[in-house]
Amino acid sequence: MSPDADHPPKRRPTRAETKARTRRLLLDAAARTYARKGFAGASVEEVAEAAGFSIGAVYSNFGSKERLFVELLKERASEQVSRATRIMADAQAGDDPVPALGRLLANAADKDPDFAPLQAEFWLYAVRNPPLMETLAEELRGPRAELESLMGKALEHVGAAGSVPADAVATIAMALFQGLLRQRRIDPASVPDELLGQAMQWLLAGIAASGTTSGAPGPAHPDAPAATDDPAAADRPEENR
Amino acid sequence: MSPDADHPPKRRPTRAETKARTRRLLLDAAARTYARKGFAGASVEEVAEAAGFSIGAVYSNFGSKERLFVELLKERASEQVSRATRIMADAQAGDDPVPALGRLLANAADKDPDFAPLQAEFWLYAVRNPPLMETLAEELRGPRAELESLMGKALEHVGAAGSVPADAVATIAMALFQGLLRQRRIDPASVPDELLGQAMQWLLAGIAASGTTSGAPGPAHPDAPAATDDPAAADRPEENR
DNA sequence: GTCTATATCAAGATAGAC
DNA sequence: GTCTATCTTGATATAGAC
Repeated sequence: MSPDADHPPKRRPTRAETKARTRRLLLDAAARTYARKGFAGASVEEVAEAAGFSIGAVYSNFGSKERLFVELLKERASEQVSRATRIMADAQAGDDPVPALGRLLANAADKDPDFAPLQAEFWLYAVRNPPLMETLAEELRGPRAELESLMGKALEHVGAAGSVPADAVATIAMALFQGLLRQRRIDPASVPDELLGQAMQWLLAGIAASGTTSGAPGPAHPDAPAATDDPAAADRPEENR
Repeated sequence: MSPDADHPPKRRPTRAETKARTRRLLLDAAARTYARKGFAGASVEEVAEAAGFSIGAVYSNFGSKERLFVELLKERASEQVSRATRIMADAQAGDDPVPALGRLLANAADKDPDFAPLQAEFWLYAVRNPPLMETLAEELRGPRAELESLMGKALEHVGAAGSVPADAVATIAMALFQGLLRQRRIDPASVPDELLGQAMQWLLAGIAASGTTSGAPGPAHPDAPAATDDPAAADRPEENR
């Protein structure tokens, strides 16, 4: 609406700029606070104080406590997953993906202790509010497609492209990541850094072994659903013995 | 207090018996209510009403809201995991573990919709209360040992015993189960019933392929963890920290 | 746009009736 | 041992000052 905002932020802090800054600070504080105490367990006063503001700032920028959480979910849910996918892409690019995936797990678990609880809060909130579950699913669709194509390349790399839909491998990879992250908080010793990368290696090796029997080429299923989600992933591998 | 309670409950509802019955009803109602609305989001009045009692009954049997939740955690955390492990054992016993693991996933996801949210609540509560995290870890140690020996047998079955610690495979299996369970709630189409069983099959096949090269034993991967063929690993949980 | 003060209400917990 | 009534606190949300 106001055409004055076409200058890069240089000297004069625009009204809309300070508001955007306050908004970001509040969202960051909300992420920390909701991760630490939970959505229902944390008060908006705690969030506001964590950001260095008072209650009024929250209600000025967001309408209610729920809206604040939903805005946070929309910003963070996709951001976090895309970050994980990007690191997975780097892991794939290098010769040995194991240490890269290990760093991914270690960073998400130890360096950012609020990540996993916040993800759990998002999931619980979405489960309890069906309309927002759809929103969460949509937010995750983009990063998930990236992960899917990444897994497709990984399948090609082990010579198992087409034998198994990349969709299934992407789901497994994501489930493994989140599950190991949670388990590491309960018992860190049981989830060493390398476990995620090793599991993915074993998984891909197993797919390769199941698809092509003992190195004999010839994928029995040349159908390769590239980007569309294929619910009929019940394509069972040939018996390996 | 009264030593009259050594009779089997036949005709006279003992004072301690009715109290135990109330306790169980309250715990069941607490499980449902906390799963549906969360620990902080649900009031003790809701729990009491869901059980058919009033607030006083809760405070008579449990001291506080927190104690009620902790008692529920101690009862349910181990029960649920042991149930999953038992079904996995059945899956292992049969010729084709894929459909059995599929039923496990489908049952936990669809037939008992409160299971996954309650597990998430347990985890979040434990993460936020370090002393209870130790309790949760201890509760899970028993069922986890069973799962570990089960995975040891699975490794033997594919001829990869000793190449990889069963401990790691158990961790991966559990992470997969919980991760797929969560993902199924967000997008059911992306997690078909057979996915868990297939992932486990691929994983074991990959371990067999990586560990024993065409039947020759010996770990060939330098980045593999210390390959300890310790069959007593199931009986002996690792020392913490 | 942000803060202070406050209205309103719900929830945890307790005391005494039955 | 369980219920009813109540105390007390803390939290959401709002209204007006600066």
